[in-house]
Order: sequence, then C-alpha cells, then structure tokens
Amino acid sequence: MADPMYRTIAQELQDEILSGTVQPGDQIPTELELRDKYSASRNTIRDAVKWLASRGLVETKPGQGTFVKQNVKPFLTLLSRDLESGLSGIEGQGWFQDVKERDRIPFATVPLVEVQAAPRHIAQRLRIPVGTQIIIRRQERHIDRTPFALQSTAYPMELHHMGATRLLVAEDVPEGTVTYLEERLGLREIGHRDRILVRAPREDEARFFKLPDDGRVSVVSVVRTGYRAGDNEPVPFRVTFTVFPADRNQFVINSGNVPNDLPEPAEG
Amino acid sequence: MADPMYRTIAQELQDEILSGTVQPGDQIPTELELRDKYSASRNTIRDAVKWLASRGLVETKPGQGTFVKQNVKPFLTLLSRDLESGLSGIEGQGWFQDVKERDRIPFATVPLVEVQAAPRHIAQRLRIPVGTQIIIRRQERHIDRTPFALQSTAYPMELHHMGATRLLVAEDVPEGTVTYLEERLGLREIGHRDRILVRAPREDEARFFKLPDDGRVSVVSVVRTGYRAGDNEPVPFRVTFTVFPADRNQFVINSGNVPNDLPEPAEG
DNA sequence: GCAAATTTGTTCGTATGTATT
DNA sequence: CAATACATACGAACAAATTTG
Repeated sequence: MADPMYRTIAQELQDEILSGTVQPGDQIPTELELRDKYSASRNTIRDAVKWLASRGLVETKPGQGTFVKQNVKPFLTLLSRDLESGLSGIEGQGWFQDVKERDRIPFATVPLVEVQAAPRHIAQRLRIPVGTQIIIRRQERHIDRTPFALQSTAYPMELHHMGATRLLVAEDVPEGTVTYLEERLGLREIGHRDRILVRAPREDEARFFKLPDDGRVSVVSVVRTGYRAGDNEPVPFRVTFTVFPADRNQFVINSGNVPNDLPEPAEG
Repeated sequence: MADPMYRTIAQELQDEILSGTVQPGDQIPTELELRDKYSASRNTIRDAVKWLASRGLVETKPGQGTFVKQNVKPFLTLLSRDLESGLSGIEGQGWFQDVKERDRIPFATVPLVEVQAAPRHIAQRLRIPVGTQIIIRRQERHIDRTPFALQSTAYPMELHHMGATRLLVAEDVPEGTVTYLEERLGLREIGHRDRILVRAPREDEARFFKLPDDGRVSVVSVVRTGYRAGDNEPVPFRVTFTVFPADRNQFVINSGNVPNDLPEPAEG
C-alpha cells in the first residue's frame, strides 16, 4: 500500500478495463458514483481518471461521462522507401489509393498554399538564406473520418520560376508533387532523410486532432528532407513536416530483405 | 480570456521560459510564491505547472522546487541500415563506439539473460508456437549517465542447440549478437523490419528513466524483427524491443541517396 | 424552444504526507 | 531536527457542456 490512493483506484479500474469487465465504448461509473464506491473525495477520483486518460484507456466527455476508449486500430505508415509491401508512404502519390486498399476511408482537404519568407529551421534544411521566398503547401488528412495527419511541405520559390507552376495552385497534385517535379523539371528525388521526434501537440494541432488540450497525448513529428543530385553530394529541395497523433499511428521501416506481408500493428 | 486561469498562468510562465527570461536549469518561483503573485490558489498553480511539465518545459523535484528543463541535447538514433553517416544503430555492435565518437559517454549494464516460454506477441513475430522456449537478453543503456534505453532481445532456444552457446551467457557480446550468430552459425541477417509506436511508460520503465509516473512523458517503442534467408521468403530469427524516453531521443531514417553529414536534432 | 437534471471542468481553502536541504 | 517545497487528499462551490423532459 505504498501507492497513493488515486493510483490504487486507477489500477483497479485499469484491471477492469483490460480484463474486459467493461467493454470499449462503455461508460464507467460517474465521478460521484466512484467517490461513493471507493470512499474517496471527488478530486481523488478525478486524479485516478486522469491517470487512465493519460494512458489512453478512457476518454472523458463533459456533460456525458467517462468512456472506455475504442481501440482505434492504429494506422501503419511505411517510412522506408521500398513500397513493395503495399503500405503507403507519407507522400501524396499513392496515399489515397493505399488507404482505400486497406479498407479504410481516406479524405484530404484541398491544399492551402502560401508564400513565406523562410524561417531559420526551414532555411537550414533547404540550405538557403533565411528570408528566401518559399512556397508552403498544407493539407489535412483524415482516415475513417478521424483526423489522421497534418502535412505541410516547403519548396524554394526557385522551383516555381523554373516552371513548376502548379506548386502555386491551391489544388491537389494527384500524382504527387515529387512525381510532378520530376516530370515537369526533370528534378528527381534521389533520396530522403526522415527525422522523427515526439512532442506535445501545439494548440492548433490539439484542436484539429481533437486531443485533450493538456498534453496527455503526444504527437509524432516526421520531418522529411528530399534530395536531388548535386555536384558533390545530394542537395535538398523540399522539406515536408507531417504531424501524427501518437494514439492512432504506428510506423514501419524496412531495411534490406524482409517479407512483403502487411504487418499487423505491434504491441511491445 | 475564455481560457481557464491555470492555462493563462501556464501560458505566461511558458512565455518567460521560451523568451529566455528564465534560463534552463533555473528554479522558477515556488508554488506558494506563484500563488501570491497570481492571486490564485495553490491547486490552480499546480495545474498550471503540471501543464508545463506535460510539455517537458519544467521538472518538479519534491523538497527542492520546480526547474526549467535543461535542453538535453536529444540523441539521434539511426534506424535505417546504411551506416555511412556515422550514426549508431540500436544494436550492440558499434553502439558503444558510436556514442563515444559523438563525445558522449555510453554505459551499458551486463546483460540479464533468462529463459522463457514464448508469449503470444513474441511467438507471433518469430513464427513459432506459443510456449516455445526462448532466450531473452536484457540490457540497460545510459548516455552521459542518463538512462537512455531499455533493450531486450528474444531468440529461439534452437539457436543455442545449434551452437550459439554464448547467447545463454550473461556477458556482453562485444561484436554484437547479430555478428556473433553470423560468425558462429553462418546465420546472416538479410534484413529487418522496425515498428515504431508511442505509448505511456510502464511502471518499471518510468522508474528506470526517472520519468514522472503519471504518464506525462511517453516512450517510443521500437520493435525490430531480424530476418534470415528462407526457402521462399525471409524467416524471422530474433526480435528486439527497445524502449526510449521520448523527451531525449530522436530518430533518423535515410532512404536512397542522402548527404552523409551528421544531422542536428530537428525541431518541427 | 426552454428548463431541469446530470456530468465533467475549474477554483478555492485547508490539512497532512514525503523528500530534500 | 527543523525548514522548505512538492505530493496527496479532503470538502465545497460554481461553471460549462450535454441530455432529457
């Protein structure tokens, strides 16, 4: 009994959830009922429920109650380049198609296009001076009517001058912008590098993903820098920021020779 | 001012931290001082501080105070296979050396070796029946005296019967077990697949990483399945679970042709 | 459409426990 | 041992969201 009371209560509720005594979607007793059941104060009950919410086990809805979270089947995103396994990448190209092939419903907003002066963190990645004009294309993506990812890609304005005019049109590029740039300008992406980091959602992200605004659920941020061939070494020409809520996404990376089945979400 | 008071206070404190008015490592005012400053109750102050802690901006230490978190320079782990960039992988081989090359101090415990009956989630990945005997090797890793990762790898006991006896010795395999298995048994890993997922830490993990035990900081779980050549398609022969605290780790994946500089931690 | 009832969210005040200096 | 600071717990009140009558 070294544990604080709220942890003991949370543990007991967790056991009921994991053992299946209460099913996903079910409402658990209200705070007042739990207060009576455990002879604790309402605040202590709330601490216990908060602890469960931070593990993603329950969801509280003002005016309604607290519910056991549906096990949203996580969506698997393939980050490595070989696309033989039938998994989608994060790029526009086949994303729509790939999601449908996995019997889930994709939806993407019309891109929001803006022109900006490059801030430091983007300038650095594109190896251009801070303040250089860049094109930003933003898109919201949904799967099964659930907000799934926020993506924005930065291109140097130079590409537009070179003839890639569709970059500045607020319209989807069905074949994917990477393919478009190759066909239009002969600009081939010879490789890309992803950086993955996990952080608390920003306020706008929390709103879009309908995450609790207290940072209980993190987001996974994937920063992908795309490279074209250069004189000595590869030269960056685009950087894509994709933000995924951590509670409904998993990622897969293949290296070398692996089976080409469609892997199931992991547990570990 | 539609925001609740604790959010307003948190925002104000956040601005002071981000603007550099208070430096990393500095102690912020105590809860009682903040209570007076903002004419709020101590509970409200605590809600605000909790909000900051969930974003990793501050750290509370009982008996001492609340401190602005040092920006622990995140450690970058390379998940893709090509190792030209000088980044370490997650495997034992060059990990020690690689960390040192980046002027940071590695430390790993002597492996803890146990024999188990394979639980479902491991059996599934190794494609063996549940209950098959497996060898588990566990190791704790530190960087700069900070707990950095928990790793455990499962091998079918069969490998031991085939002659890989060092798998059952509680001693480091300096060249890495993957290399050892290749040299000892001619068992070559032709590829591997990683699954990445983010979740709240388990209790033992929170203890080891010194994370707040209320799930504010997530862990990144990387499940790596290693494959050897098979008759038709690759066959799994080991599965490695590595758990990283999300607040001090980032990951890099290279695909195709990319520069071989050592990338800096990202922000996005 | 509105009012009442229900349920979670926020805030207060207070007391006691536990870790650190 | 004492002082300090965060952690846990209680009780109470009102606000905001939602459902129900």
